[in-house]
This record gives sequence, C-alpha cells and structure tokens, in this order.
Amino acid sequence: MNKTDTYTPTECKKFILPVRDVIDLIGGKWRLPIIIALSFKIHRFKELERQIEGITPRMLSKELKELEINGLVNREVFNTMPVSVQYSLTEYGKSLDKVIETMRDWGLTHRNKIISE
Amino acid sequence: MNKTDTYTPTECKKFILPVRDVIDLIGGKWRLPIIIALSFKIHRFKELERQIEGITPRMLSKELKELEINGLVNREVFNTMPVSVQYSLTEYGKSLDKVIETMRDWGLTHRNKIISE
DNA sequence: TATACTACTATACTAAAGTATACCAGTATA
DNA sequence: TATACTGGTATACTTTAGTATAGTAGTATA
Repeated sequence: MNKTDTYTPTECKKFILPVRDVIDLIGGKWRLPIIIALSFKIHRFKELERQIEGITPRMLSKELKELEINGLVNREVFNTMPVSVQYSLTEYGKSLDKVIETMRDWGLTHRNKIISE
Repeated sequence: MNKTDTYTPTECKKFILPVRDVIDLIGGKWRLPIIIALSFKIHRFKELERQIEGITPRMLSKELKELEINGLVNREVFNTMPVSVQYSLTEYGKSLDKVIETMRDWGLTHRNKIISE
C-alpha cells in the first residue's frame, strides 16, 4: 500500500479486494491442480479426473464451471461418439502463470527457510 | 511449470506445494487485513481489533499466532500497566509485499476486465 | 466499591468447503 | 444381453473455517 494513502478500514478493504479476488480464483483445494494441468496441455473431462488424483467428478465439474465463468478456462464440446469435451486455458488464464510463478518463488524460499531452522 | 518436466500427478503436486504454502499463509478471511495493517505500522492487539472491522479477539489471536509461527509477525510484550503487546511484520513478512503487489496488479486487471464485459 | 482498561481464552455454535455414493442418457463392444 | 465408455448430476454427509458470547487476571480510575 502506498504509505501516503489515508489509512482507514475502508481504504484497507479497497486495497485488499483485488488481492482477495486472486486468492478466491486460485484458492481452494482443486483450483491450482486444474490450472496447472491445463497449463501443460488441453484435457478432456475424464483425463483431468484421472490426472488429478483424488478429485471427484462433482468437484471437477464445479470448479471447471467457476473457472469458465471467470474467463480462465475454455470449454469445447465435440460431436464424437461418445461425446468429448475439451478444456483449455484461455490466454487470460495463461496470464496467471506469472502470478503463480511469483508466489512459487516466494514459497520455495519459505520452504527452505522453514527447513533450515 | 517447465514443460520439459515429467508430467505425473506426483510432479504436479510437488510443483504446487510452494504455491499452496503462500495461499495458506495469506488466505482465509483475516490474514490479509492483518498483514496489510501491520505493513502500515506496528500495532497493539486492541489497535488491530479496532482497525480490522468485524474481527473477533478469538480470530485475531489465532491468526497472529499462526503468522508468528510462520515467521511473518513479531510479538513483543512490554511491562507497562496494563501490559501492552506490540505486533510488527518481520523483514521476512515484509518480503511478502512484492508477492501481494503482483497478485494485486493481476486482480485489478481482472476487475477491469469483468466490469468492461 | 464499581467500572474500565489490557490481552487474551473457553465453549458452543453456524456456515462454508469438500467428500462419498449412487445415478443419468446415449452408444459401442464382448 | 451385460458391461463399459463418455461427461456429467443429485443427495446426503463430514470436515473445516469462522462467529457469538461470555469470561479471565491484574491494575487503575471515579
């Protein structure tokens, strides 16, 4: 926060909102595994279900929908037999990579710090 | 993720761990408000309680403890009457600033994108 | 003597997140 | 005919996160 800003609870909340947005988008147990899997390659529903160990179809479906609504994931249905549905990261979704990378860098340092203590 | 890495569920989990660490550290309803308040200035317990609207002493105490355990926050007790306890960000805690700033930048863009649609 | 201040803690509760299990339609294969 | 594949959904449950309310010790003030 710019230290010259007025420091009221309201200003604080306003400052925090966009940060909270990111946490809400990639937080939760399954969001990161889904985003990372899709950053590697396009996946079908069942592929994701197999790739992400422990996820139930209910959670996978729920989280994919949320990510689609927020414009991070693209869903495409193909008229094959049986039907196939492809999920991919949008360009916008890919733009999260640099945020995740920044978090990861700090997190790795944190892990090393905790271990070395 | 480096696209040349082997792409197994195990590798994915390993990749995600440090990112998850950061989310766990600053996630939850009250962590960011506390960290932001302390990034602005040193606070006493009651000051934080007043500054962060809606927080209960139980949550404040719980979250401060967690942040202290993780080395982000420093706790100092002073033998005044009545006793006063000062909470401040450690240098390490301050190093989170750049991560939060990166998240905030992306989040602001996200907000503008969502609004403009 | 009663009240207020500090920095909390204890107990019991509600709300949100995630899990388990079973099931659906439509088609292909054994 | 029975089973398996696809991409899901429905219902009920457990677990975790957060809330509400009251209370603590020790001192100072009215």
